[in-house]
Formats: sequence, structure tokens, C-alpha cells
Amino acid sequence: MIRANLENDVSVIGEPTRQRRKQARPAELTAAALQLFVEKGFAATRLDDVAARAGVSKGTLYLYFDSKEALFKAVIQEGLVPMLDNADGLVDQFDGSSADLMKALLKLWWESVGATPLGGIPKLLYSEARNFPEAADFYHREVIQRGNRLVRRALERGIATGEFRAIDLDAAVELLFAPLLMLMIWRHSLGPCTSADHHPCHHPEKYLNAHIDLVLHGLLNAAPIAGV
Amino acid sequence: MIRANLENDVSVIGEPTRQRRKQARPAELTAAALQLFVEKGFAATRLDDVAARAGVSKGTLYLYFDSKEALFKAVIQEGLVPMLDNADGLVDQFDGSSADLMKALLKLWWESVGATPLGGIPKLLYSEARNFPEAADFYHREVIQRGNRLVRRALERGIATGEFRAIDLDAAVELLFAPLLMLMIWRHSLGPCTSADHHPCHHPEKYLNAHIDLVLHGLLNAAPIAGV
DNA sequence: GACATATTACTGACCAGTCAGTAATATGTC
DNA sequence: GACATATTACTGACTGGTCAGTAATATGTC
Repeated sequence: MIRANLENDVSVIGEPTRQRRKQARPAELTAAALQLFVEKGFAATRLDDVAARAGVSKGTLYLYFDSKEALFKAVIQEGLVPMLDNADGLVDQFDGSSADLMKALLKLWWESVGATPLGGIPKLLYSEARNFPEAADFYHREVIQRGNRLVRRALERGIATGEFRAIDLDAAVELLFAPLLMLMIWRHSLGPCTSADHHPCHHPEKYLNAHIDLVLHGLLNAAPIAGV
Repeated sequence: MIRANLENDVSVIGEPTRQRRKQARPAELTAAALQLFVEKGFAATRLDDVAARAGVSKGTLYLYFDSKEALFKAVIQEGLVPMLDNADGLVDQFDGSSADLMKALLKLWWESVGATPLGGIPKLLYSEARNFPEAADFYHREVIQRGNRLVRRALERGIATGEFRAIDLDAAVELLFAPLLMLMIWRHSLGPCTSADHHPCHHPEKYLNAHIDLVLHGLLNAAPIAGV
């Protein structure tokens, strides 16, 4: 609690006095808003609470965002798009088996999105899509469709090398994403409510490994028919 | 205003006058509430609108439910539980291959839940779980865990007969449910927003068939190792 | 002191919940 | 059956609290 810094910003004892930090505010506010929107939903979140969590007052929030809705749009638009840039690179330069590529993508996603507060964005967007069709449309184009194309390329690579069966690409992409999305949703909805049992939410890495193994091998015990 | 009917209830032209239909009201109110809660979320839904959609006034709503929250709980509690009773029967009495049992369960679910307004319940619950931990807990016990046990039994049947590999049951259950849940969520969030493209939402049957085929066979082209 | 950044105090629209009153039906009484 | 009286189902105007957004004021920085 004792903060003995000399040159700036923070009072020596107790709460910091008002600070001027124009650069940092917007990101702090969107981060606070993300957490509260994900937890309570848009309508049930009070801007007083968002501001308090970011360490400012509500008036300050309005210096950086025109309205509650503008804050919401900022949360959606600045959240996941940067992460997709990283992932695009990975697929381009990867040189290992396609199964390993899938695993590498999974790991990257988990570390940079799934396990972070950004993992709440899908829940938030699915919850609010019909109240904010514009934001939903943006997310669909810039996040979902880009993510789909990414995984699709990884699958096509595996089919081209003969590692994967010539499956229905659309269905496979959906099937690969669905458990990841549900894991994120769970972690931000029922996860924090239910008592600590053996749910995936509590051993995500184990769950994800089991998931990818299962998708790769399938359920059936008979050898799959090659070709189709 | 002219009411020429003799024995009952409904005017000949135009709007029906106020009717007394004590039996039907609660179900009509929860049905209306379900639709609006799923579309807008709990907090953004006005009880005036719920009442109007059910064809009554807000005062009437309060004759049947103590509060907005009580209405929400009724929606969650009366929604999916009856459907699980049907499904339990199916697994007990089925006599065909286990792959066919999985397909039969899928069909039953789609016709009685997925394609109906009840399909909105998961989205609603995931959205609101952290605002209503009690309802979330009920849903977890009485819907999710029951559903999981059901599919688990079907999988165990397949493993016992040698039709399925001895996979990790927990992971397999999650993997089977995830795409169904995401389909329901999509249909009640982004589905109504995005323009009519080739998304699963617009060909659910095709999507579900591709999904189950993929889960059964897996992605890999190599024959799976029997035993583990 | 001039400007930018931040806070506090305020306003007004909105909406869950209430309740006095009304319409529809049920139960008498002849 | 006709008419009066009691009961039940329903209505919609009203109220009190909440909260997004704003105006007035204060503080930090050059």
C-alpha cells in the first residue's frame, strides 16, 4: 500500500488523486466494459460501474465514448480482430503435419483468446446480436468468416497432403469451432455458477486435447472408407 | 364495439373484448416471455411487451407471476424438462445399431426442441446465468446433466457392442452436444441478423447430418488403432 | 492563465410493480 | 327463466426508484 514514487501521478497514501492519462483511458474503459458486459449483459451493466472499475468517474467515460452503445461497439471491434492477424501468419509458415498444425492453432487460440478476458466476447456477441445488428454484422464478417477461412485453409492443406479424408469442409469447420465456442461460453456463464465438479471448464487443456483427438479419429471402430 | 355474439367471448368483427381464460394464461405468458427474453435479453425486455404479446395487460401478468424474475424462472423451469422424459424412453427401448440410435436422438431433439421456440432456451440461460445463479443451477442439474447422462448411455451401449471405440466418454458427450448448442444459439442470435448466405443455420438438416457423419468417422484417413 | 482532463451534481425518460376500479362470470332467490 | 348479489379475472393510470446522458465545477499541465 505504501507507494513512495517521487515523480508522478499517485498520492503517497491511499487512493491516487485524479490523474491525466489520455492515452491509456480508452483501453482501460473497454477492458472494464468487456468484463461487465460479459458478466451482466449490456442492458444490466451500469456505466457508473464500468467507470469505477476503470478507476474513473462516469463523466470521464463520456470524454472518450459518445454513448453506451458506442462503448459496446468499441468492445466488439477492438477485441478479436488483432488476434486473427497472428493466426493467419501461423498457417502460412507452418511446416509440420496438418494434425500438428491444428494443434498449434488450438494452442495459439487458447493462450491468446480462450483463456483471457477476450474469451468472453463470443458470449457477449451472441447474447446481444439481435439488439445490435450492425455490430453483429461486423463481427460476422471480420471475426467469424475470417476464422472460418483460416481453419478451412488448414483443413485443405491436410486434404491436399492426404492426411485428412476429403470431408465436407463447411461441416468440418463448424464441428471444429463449436466445442471451442462452447468452452468459452461455459467459462463465462455456467462455469462461475456451478460448484467445482469435473466439468471441462475446470480442466480446459485436457478437454481440448480429448476434443481434437476425437475429431481426428472419429467414434467408429471400423476403418473408414478411403475416398469418400 | 358492436357485440352481436350470443354465447361467448369473441366479438364478430375486430378485436376480441377482454376474456377470462384463467387456465390458458400462464402458458401464454411464459411463451411470450420466452420469445422476448431470447430476442432482447432479460433486462431489455419490458413486461408491457410480454403482456401485450400474450394479449393481456401488465396487471394480469402480475396475477400469475410475482415478479419479472419469477416469470424468468418459470420460463426456464417449464421449458425443457418435459422433453427429456421423452428422450429417456427412446434410449431404453431402441433396438437398432448405436449409430442409428444417435441419429434417432438427434432427430427427436431437432423436432421437439431445436426447431421450436424452446431452442432459444440455451441462449437465454447462457446469457443470464450469472444474473440468476439459482436458475442456472436448476438448469445445470435438471437439463444439462440429465441430457449428458442420456447421451452417455447411448455411447456406452455402442462401446459395449463394439460399434464405437472406447473413447473418453466425457469428451465425447461434450463434442456431440457442442454443435447442437451452437446451432440453437446461432438461430437465435446471428442467424436473424446475417443476410441469407450458406450458413448452417439455413440448412440445419444438412448441417446436422454432416456433423454426425464426421463425429462417427473422424477426420483422419488412416485406420484408427483398435483398442485405444 | 489558458487549455485539457477529470469530477460532481443534476435532469428526465423509462419501467417494474401497485391498486382502485371495471367487466365477466358464478351463485343465489323467487 | 329473470333478476339481484357476490366473486373472480382483468385493466390501465400512477408511483418511486434507477440510470444514461449533461451541465457546472474543479484540478492538473504547460
